[in-house]
Amino acid sequence: MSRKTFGVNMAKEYTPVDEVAWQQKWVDAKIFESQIRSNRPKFYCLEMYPYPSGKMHMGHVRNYSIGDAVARYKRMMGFDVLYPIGFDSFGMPAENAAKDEGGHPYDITERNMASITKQIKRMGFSYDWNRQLKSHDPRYYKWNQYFFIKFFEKGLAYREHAPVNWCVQCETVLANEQVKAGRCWRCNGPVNQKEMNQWFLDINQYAQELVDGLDTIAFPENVKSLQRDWLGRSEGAQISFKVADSESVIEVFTTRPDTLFGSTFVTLAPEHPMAEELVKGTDYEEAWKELYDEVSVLAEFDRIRNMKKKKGVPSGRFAIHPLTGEKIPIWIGNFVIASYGTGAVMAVPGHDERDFDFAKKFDIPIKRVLIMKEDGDPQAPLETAETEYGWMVNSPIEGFDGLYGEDGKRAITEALKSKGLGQQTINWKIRPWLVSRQRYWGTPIPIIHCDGCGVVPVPEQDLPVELPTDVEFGHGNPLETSESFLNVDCPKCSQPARRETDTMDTFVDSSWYFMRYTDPLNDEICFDPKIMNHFMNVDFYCGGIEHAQMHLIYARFYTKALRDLGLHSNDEPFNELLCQGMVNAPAPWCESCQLTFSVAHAGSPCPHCDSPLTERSAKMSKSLGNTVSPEHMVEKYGADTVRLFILFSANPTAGMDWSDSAIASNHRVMMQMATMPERLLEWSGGVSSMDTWMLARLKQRCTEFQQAMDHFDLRRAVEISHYDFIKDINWYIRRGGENPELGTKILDSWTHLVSVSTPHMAEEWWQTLGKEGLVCGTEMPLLPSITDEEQSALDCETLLRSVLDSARRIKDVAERHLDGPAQSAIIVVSPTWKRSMAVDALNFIEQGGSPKQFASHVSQMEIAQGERKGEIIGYWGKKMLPQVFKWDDDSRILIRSGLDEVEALTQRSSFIAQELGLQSVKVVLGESAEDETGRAGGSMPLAPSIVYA
RNA sequence: GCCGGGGUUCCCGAGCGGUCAAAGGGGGUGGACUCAAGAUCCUCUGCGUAAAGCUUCGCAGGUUCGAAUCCUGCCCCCGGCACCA
Repeated sequence: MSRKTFGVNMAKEYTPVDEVAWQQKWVDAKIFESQIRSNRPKFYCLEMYPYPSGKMHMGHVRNYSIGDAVARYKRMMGFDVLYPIGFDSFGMPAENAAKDEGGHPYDITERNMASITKQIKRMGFSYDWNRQLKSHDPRYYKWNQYFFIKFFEKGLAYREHAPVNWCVQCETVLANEQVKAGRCWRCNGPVNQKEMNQWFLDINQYAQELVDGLDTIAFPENVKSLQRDWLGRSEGAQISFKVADSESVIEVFTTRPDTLFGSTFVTLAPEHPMAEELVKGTDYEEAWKELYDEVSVLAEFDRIRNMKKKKGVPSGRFAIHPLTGEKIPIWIGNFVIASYGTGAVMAVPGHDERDFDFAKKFDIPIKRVLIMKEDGDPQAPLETAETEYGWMVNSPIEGFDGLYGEDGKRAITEALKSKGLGQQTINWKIRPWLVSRQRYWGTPIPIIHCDGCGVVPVPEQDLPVELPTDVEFGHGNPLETSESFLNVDCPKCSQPARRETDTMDTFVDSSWYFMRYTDPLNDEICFDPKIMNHFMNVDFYCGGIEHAQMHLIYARFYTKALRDLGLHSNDEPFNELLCQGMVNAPAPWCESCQLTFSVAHAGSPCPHCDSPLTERSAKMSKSLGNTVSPEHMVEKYGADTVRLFILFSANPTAGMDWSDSAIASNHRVMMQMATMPERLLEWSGGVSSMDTWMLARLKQRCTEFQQAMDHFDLRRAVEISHYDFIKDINWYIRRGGENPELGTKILDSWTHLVSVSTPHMAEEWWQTLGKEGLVCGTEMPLLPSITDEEQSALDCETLLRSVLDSARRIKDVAERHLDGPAQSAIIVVSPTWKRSMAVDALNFIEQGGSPKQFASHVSQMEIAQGERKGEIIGYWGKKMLPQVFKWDDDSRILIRSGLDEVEALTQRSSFIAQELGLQSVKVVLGESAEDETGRAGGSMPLAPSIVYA
């Protein structure tokens, strides 16, 4: 009999060309347009909307392939899916292009959007394109301005003259989050400190809620950790040190009030306003000025690096210790950061490393006020700062010695509180969000500066404040060059006034776009709260880890802030976040230098050390030149193949290695898959006993698929739909199944599973099946659960396959012991006493019995009463005991079921003979009259011995 | 230094108390088919043996009848934060 498995002589090439036609049919049928239907659960699937560069890259393709599979799955399961797309279309690249090459950012952006849109559409993602939004559309940014005015009225938005981060190359200020290692996150250029009038959003008002909210949402641990770090909550005390002979008070923040008695000096940041005040006109002024000048010109990054070298100047003044009344010197030190806490610290050299270094250098007394062991010596000198929690000692005031850690902190804080010189407080690392940018291509800040009235918000009815077109791109803020924009009458007093020329950080745009998607065409209001509340929160949000702290904090903040404006009632925007892994590709790599090089070096020796280069996977990037163009891949293999490859080659969150051979092999799978409907529809056999098995398998696979998808385990889902299914069908055919009715049934369900990752091919299938409409617009009918009969069919085949497996494994070895090829085999099923021992043991242990105790049970067994006692007990301990725990649930059920292994295998013996290339296969019960092999000893329930002859 | 995430067989990666010598893929190997190549299908891919046994999931211990999986300590890698008071 010939094997009629699939894959031989493929009748049909899988052609990517048809994909575009199917995409058009989807559009015509409007099946991806979101609806709100009664009695349907909603599902909001979202990807981070892209910046419209001209080209789609693999990162986009991966991101959207993941999101699209989820959206399609949920749609197929009967959800009202909202799956929108748009463009984060404000931002500097377009403005820089305008500056460098001429043209207008608007035209450049629109052109890029058109081109990337085409490429995205070619992938066949199931977006509701009607909802497309773009940040640079006045209909959208009008609402940025609306919110800004509301925030301004509430005091959440404010203007302040403050030192800010200035990027020299981008000619604009940056938020703290946008400064990475002292450099601009976008251009990597140097960042300086500059004093300017700038707009801020007071995100700190929401800091606590932002921390607490993290416990309520399914974000990956690393993202939560990143956000907690960035928010930087730290509990401690604010303590007031009065300045001797002065009315001034220095406020310090500390997390260690328990060390207060060890404070032997106070240190101010050089920029601390009191520093100048204290030294003014004294001998110390010059030294302070020097330190100030040195420190303040440095970018924060360089400054922190220089902090290792402790520098300081005395102020010549003294502070009063709040509890002891002692006079302690006030110093000015380079290691204190003006912007953190209060910009001043109480220095405790005995129990803080920095203070210790400083005190050593300037010969300031070091006091021990904690001991690290309860019985430690309170007089022991301090060789280094002992910074751990300890027991308080040497307190000049009664009632503190002996207190440990938190108790000490509490006691000191209480004491301070009663004197009105301190209180418990929480300090945050996050600082108000600096939102103004001195650039053109962003949302104009809707503010008018009037000489008489001051800062006046643009009245609501005048919104949007649109970007003018009569601007020049050169140096500085282009908006400053538009007279028509600049000159405006004050809305309050009607006198000539001047418009604010700063625009908003583009992260403002991305902070609420997902809300706008729910009601994107509304011009009356930012979104109808009813619709918005229906679709929000986002159920599944997929994007890159690089947005873990900026976008994802700002968006959470905006959601809460807009909620408090009464615009909706959601606390958190995103229920579940998935950060997809990087797309990597091979790049030249030098093992000895540990360096990756551009593909230009492939085949050449290492430019540094001359040793030969090997290859290593590295993130696809322009600079390495190891990018792969999605466009070319789609052209060559079709969108379905690219999607299949991307989903199958790694879990969504794992890094993924691009491989030319792997995508080629996925394409082969697609070609094979393409032939499936014809092949199954060609079946012409009748009903067979294998039909029950196949049907059961179909049900099983559908269930597994759903479980995988529900956990966003897309790799596993694709594996089931595109790999495991073929194996199952091959097995069915191999076992003689060829029932056309069943073939149709399989295809009915299978097409749905296939449509999740390779939707175009699924439509081809659907058509071949002669079905109405489009599979992508059809819900998947759920199959009934597996019946007992079906379960037993599954079990018998499982037994068969496991017997075949072990028979194959042994065969070669056996034949070495025989004189030639094996002619026949005897399958020796385990004797009945083994099965009853197994059943008893399973029952015993499942009722909570310990395996050790079961041994006495074994010795009670009938078979163990005679001379075989030792053998039986030994068998239990050595063989059965470990095996009892190895059987999975299905096997346990099977063992208890009374399945007759002899019968099941006898029925299948001719198939076994055929598979093993034997003339005959006989099945006998071990230790029975038929068993002449004497080889039943090694047998186990479900694992018979096989004796070749 | 602190906070997160990791270290699995030739490679990539799943597993996270017994179904584990450990999924899946890649690579390698042998075979079927073919005039041939490609494609496809099947076998093998820790040592070992007529099924045993042994060794293996970063290292060293521990808990357990049983550990890749749980606990303790250590080493290393990645990401973030960082004289943050």
